[in-house]
Amino acid sequence: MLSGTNLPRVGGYNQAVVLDAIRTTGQVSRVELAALTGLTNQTVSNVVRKLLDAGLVAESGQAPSSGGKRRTLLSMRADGAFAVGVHLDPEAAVIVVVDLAGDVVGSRRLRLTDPGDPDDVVDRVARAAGRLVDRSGVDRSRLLGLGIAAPGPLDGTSGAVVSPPNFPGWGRVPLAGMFAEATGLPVALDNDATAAAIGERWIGGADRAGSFLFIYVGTGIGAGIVLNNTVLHGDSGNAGEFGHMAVEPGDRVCHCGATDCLGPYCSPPALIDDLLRLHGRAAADRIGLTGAPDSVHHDWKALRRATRTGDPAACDVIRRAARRIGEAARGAASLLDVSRVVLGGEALHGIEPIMREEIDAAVNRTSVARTIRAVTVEQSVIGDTVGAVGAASLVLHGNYAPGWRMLTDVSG
Amino acid sequence: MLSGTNLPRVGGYNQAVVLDAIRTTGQVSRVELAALTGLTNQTVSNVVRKLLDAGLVAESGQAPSSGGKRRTLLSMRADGAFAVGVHLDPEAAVIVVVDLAGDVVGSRRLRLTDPGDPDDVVDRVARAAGRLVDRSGVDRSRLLGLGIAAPGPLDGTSGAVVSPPNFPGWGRVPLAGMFAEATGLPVALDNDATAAAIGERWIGGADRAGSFLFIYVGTGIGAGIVLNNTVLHGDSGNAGEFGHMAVEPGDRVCHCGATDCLGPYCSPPALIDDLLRLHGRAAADRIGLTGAPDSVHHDWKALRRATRTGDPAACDVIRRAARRIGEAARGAASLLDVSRVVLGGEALHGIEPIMREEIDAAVNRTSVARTIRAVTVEQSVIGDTVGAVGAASLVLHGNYAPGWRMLTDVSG
DNA sequence: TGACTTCATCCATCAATTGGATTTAGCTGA
DNA sequence: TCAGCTAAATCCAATTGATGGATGAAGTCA
Repeated sequence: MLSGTNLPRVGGYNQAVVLDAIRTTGQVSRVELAALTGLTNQTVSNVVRKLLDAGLVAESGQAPSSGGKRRTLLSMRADGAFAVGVHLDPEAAVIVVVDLAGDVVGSRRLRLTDPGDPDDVVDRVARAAGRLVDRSGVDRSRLLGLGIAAPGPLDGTSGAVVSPPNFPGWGRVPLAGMFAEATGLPVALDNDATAAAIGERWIGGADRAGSFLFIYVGTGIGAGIVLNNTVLHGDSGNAGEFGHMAVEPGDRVCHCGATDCLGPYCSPPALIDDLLRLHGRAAADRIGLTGAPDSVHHDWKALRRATRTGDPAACDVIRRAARRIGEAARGAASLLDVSRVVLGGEALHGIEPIMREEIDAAVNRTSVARTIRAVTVEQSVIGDTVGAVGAASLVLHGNYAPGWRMLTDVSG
Repeated sequence: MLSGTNLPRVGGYNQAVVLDAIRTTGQVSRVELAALTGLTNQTVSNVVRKLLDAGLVAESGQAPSSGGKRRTLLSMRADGAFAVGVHLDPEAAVIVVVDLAGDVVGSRRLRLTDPGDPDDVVDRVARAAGRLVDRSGVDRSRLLGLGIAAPGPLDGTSGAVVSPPNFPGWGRVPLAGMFAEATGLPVALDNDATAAAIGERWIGGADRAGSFLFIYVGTGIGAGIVLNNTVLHGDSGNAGEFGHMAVEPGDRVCHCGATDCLGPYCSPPALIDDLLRLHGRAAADRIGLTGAPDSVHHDWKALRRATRTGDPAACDVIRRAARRIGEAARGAASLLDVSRVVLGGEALHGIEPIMREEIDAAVNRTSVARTIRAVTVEQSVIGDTVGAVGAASLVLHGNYAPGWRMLTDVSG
């Protein structure tokens, strides 16, 4: 059931609205804020004073006069708040410290030699995060919390991941609680694609306002959905699962038994296998693939490198996968009616042009796209660390993003 | 940019929250409302008084005492407000008058002998709607407006439909404005599937609270998306387009050039054609299909009737289509992470069991569905007139549904 | 009949926005 | 150079809406 609201929440909401407007525009005056938010000048003045007192924004200059008193420009104070972000991946954990402006003020990569034991992983990551915070010299009282981006399904209600792919031996692991205990910080948990989408929304300014579909290419493929500046979590916290979108069936079988799920056709092992089957050993040798089961990570990198340099066999394999992703993206974009698709993830390296081309062609084919509004396909404004930065943004977003949530449920 | 809010809107919002709670529960006391909405008893008391004064709710009995004073039960006053709903279809327009409780207090069906001229259609429908309102004896001062459910793409910003399918000669028709002028009422316009979903949300009570995906089977196939009690409109007002979801490709070509769009594989003409191709003339004769291009409506009815009586050829054709719809639904449900799928639309008659079976199997196959939460597949609680009732609900929803919209943008 | 419960409301208070008046600061032209 | 103008930002009183505690209303139970 929907909750009612009260005045303190309204105040918090309007503060968040103003903060959001300052963030997305970069620099604005109070009058402009009033126009943007629909609030009166007086209210904006009050709200801004609170934000100044809280150290979240600063007066950062003056605009040239337009006939009267010059406007004093306001901008985000980068050191107003910080958050730690952790992107957990089977191969390594990427840890970042991000300031309110979205800039990374500290980062490190922690190789997970033995990812089989959740307790050990949490312990090591938590300690590394603590050291990173110290080293970055951030004011601990301004550290809002820690965000985690984890692959695969999670149980949103309890803050647990459930059998994440490529984490052998991990069953149901209450990651959020474990990190909260290990660090003493408030913790937010989301899947990597959703976290990346929030990061994009948080950092991307006006270019990422409104609604978009984020397609995340990492260990697997996933999507993050932002609608009307609000992220979609879904009933169980698993919104954006992209791997079960239907595509042209082939001979790859999903865990779920279907032969038409997107996931199995664009996983790294599948693409390496494709290359061997379609283009033979010679092409694989030329590219530098071993084809051994334990060198998937290496081979996947080599395949992408070869794609970047234009190797025809590599490009062919990537393009086949990109086409299937395009089919899925077409369905998703037309279902959600978004006019923007954003691509990101660390595994996008080398394959962006082909991905972008195929997805662009697919999503712009529908009648709505052609007659009512086109769909733009862009790359992440954050880049490689979008997972970790997104994880940190979970915390910032949770604290300062205006939304429904602020009005109805403070706990969320 | 997001708008701020102010106190009157907060008041309206809390009123809507309380009204929504009364509506979804059917009958509740003030204390229960306080618990449900998180508001204080005092506030609920105040809000309820306003709703009583406005004639939107009524005291409708008393609950047995639980040790103290008996609670006075509140329920929606059905005659508190009314809305007209029009479902525009190439074959006929269905017009209904709906009260605040969602009951149909008047309805009629208007055959569109010559749907080629938008002006004529609007004129005839508007006059018929006026007569229906008079005949239903509703207090005109309590008539909130007129909702239109139209097929196909629309331009949400201007309230126009754009080349709706099967309306020959209709280009870009500003339906909303035309109906507003013809009736003098506030007008809401949405596509049929979205309208049906809102109707379901409005009328379905607790069973349709939260989030769900509505699959609408009418002239074409479409979806309506309700997330956190709020309908998704999308950037251009076309959210829920289901016809371009990717499915197993065959030899049917979509307008967009693809052979893997769902739409062409489950349109009535395609299914009739399927039956002829796969099961031959004999089966068609048995079922009563003519196969002539101008008797699609008749043939489609016959095919569904035959399916209901268990004709194997008919069932086979329907099942093939249902499987493809299931593929698309699986992707949509896992992308949105909804735990409920609702089926409706006037063309569902006769084919519900097969549709439900196939869709249920498909959406419950994914890992999230199996390990975290199952997906229930249900039929519309409204039934055949879900399009028209949904159209009327657009108006009721727009006036009384609590949401984001009430807090940020009064115009929307 | 009296003690206890629960429902519902009254009253003073608090928090937040609003509208109008006022102050601050810069521009412009005689 | 100074008065007149314009625009930005703030001050102040009023209004609206939720809150917490106290009070009244209606029933139950021993």
